[in-house]
Amino acid sequence: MTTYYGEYSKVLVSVDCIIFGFDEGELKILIGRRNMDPGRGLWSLYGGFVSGNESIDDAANRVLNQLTGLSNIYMRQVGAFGNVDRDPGERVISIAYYALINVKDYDRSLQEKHGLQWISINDLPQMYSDHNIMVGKALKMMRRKISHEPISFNLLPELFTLTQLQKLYEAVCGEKVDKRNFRKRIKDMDFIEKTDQIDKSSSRRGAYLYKFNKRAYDDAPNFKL
Amino acid sequence: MTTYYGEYSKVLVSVDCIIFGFDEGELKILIGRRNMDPGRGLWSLYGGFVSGNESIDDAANRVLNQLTGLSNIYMRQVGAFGNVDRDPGERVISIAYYALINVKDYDRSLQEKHGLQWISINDLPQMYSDHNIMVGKALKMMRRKISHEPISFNLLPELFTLTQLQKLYEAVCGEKVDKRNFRKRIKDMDFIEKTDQIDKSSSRRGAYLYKFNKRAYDDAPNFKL
DNA sequence: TCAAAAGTGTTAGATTTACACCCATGA
DNA sequence: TCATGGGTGTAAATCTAACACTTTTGA
Repeated sequence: MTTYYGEYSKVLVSVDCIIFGFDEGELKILIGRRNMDPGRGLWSLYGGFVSGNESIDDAANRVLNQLTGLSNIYMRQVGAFGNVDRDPGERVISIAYYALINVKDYDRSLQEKHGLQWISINDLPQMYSDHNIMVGKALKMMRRKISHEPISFNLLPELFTLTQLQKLYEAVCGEKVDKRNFRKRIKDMDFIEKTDQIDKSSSRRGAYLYKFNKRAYDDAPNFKL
Repeated sequence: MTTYYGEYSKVLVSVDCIIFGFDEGELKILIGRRNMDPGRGLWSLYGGFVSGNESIDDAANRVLNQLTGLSNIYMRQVGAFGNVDRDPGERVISIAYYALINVKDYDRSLQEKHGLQWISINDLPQMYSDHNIMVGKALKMMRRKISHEPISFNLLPELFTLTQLQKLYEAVCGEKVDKRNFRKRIKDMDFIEKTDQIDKSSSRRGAYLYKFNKRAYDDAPNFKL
């Protein structure tokens, strides 16, 4: 192999995943206890090293798939974290990604296998290395994005009630929303379609189920919640 | 040295800088012809490799300093670019940064030394590798940020007229702004202070010069342009 | 005296917010 | 029959957008 760039130093590159889920009215992330040295036993994001023949996005997808069994997970890059001493073991530059999954789709056996837990973002422990900073940045980016792009649907089942959707926004943004105003805005979004199905699981009366119509969104892709 | 992480593959990591400047009423970036193989002679961002004992932010600062002679340049990370074949020479993961500088502060001799040119963002050539994508993302991020945070001042001299500031916003966001509405909004921002100095260089009548008061901003750090 | 940029307020329309009651149902 | 969550409209306040003329001064 021709080396064009002489002897510049090479470093380990990893990806770390902030996996968001919406459960019990709270926004949570999936974290576990680190099972290698250094830092064994500390709370940590789940991650993995980028191998020589995969892109960083591929690496993130691979890690997410290992962890959840799911493919085509909605995922966005948070950024690169590269302080020299960020990892006490060895120099590692890490690229953080956040992902949104529907908790109900998530395979419980994999959760146990990896020893992971859903922890509310309001109740996060101190984590390994700079992982708290990664989560902070991911959350900030996701909050901004969820108000302008239809990504909330990745956190919900395919069919959802307006109350569920509202609770989700409240959990993500950390503030209550007026029910009537919220529904008014949803009505203006033609890409959130009312179905004729009714969910009776959370009230006696039952609530209409809605779904996201991607095609309709692509035609008129603008909103502000 | 203890190796904790076994034999995962290591890769070259570089930083690439998108240096924005405001000149002749246009938003421009500083690019040059690549002076190494592969891709010699192609238009390219200026970059450099991250060395073993510096953080990625330090690397970006070093590269920016080499290029401009300036320190403490306003700079933000755009993100990591890590397709396997993004660099035809060898696997390189690159972290893009954008920076804002005042063109007038910029040392012309360094510009010539590095063979760089200011090119309007409306008139960008095809560039090496994924550099056009980096610029696109940087621009998008910077546009969003400039409407909510006082970063425009990094592109202007310490003292500036409201017309200059307005032209800057127009150049960055790519759309005209109503002069009276613009000035009304500026008046509401207590951290943009009118001085008693007058600039006569661009009109017979002269225009008041303003300056950014960081301290006042930190007290009341909110606006939306 | 005139060209060229600086500076200045008002009003209509649109958007946002606050707010309270009836409905349907199963237990 | 009642407790629970589902569903609905209006009015005041705020914000946004459109718009045109006077001022100053050097050439």
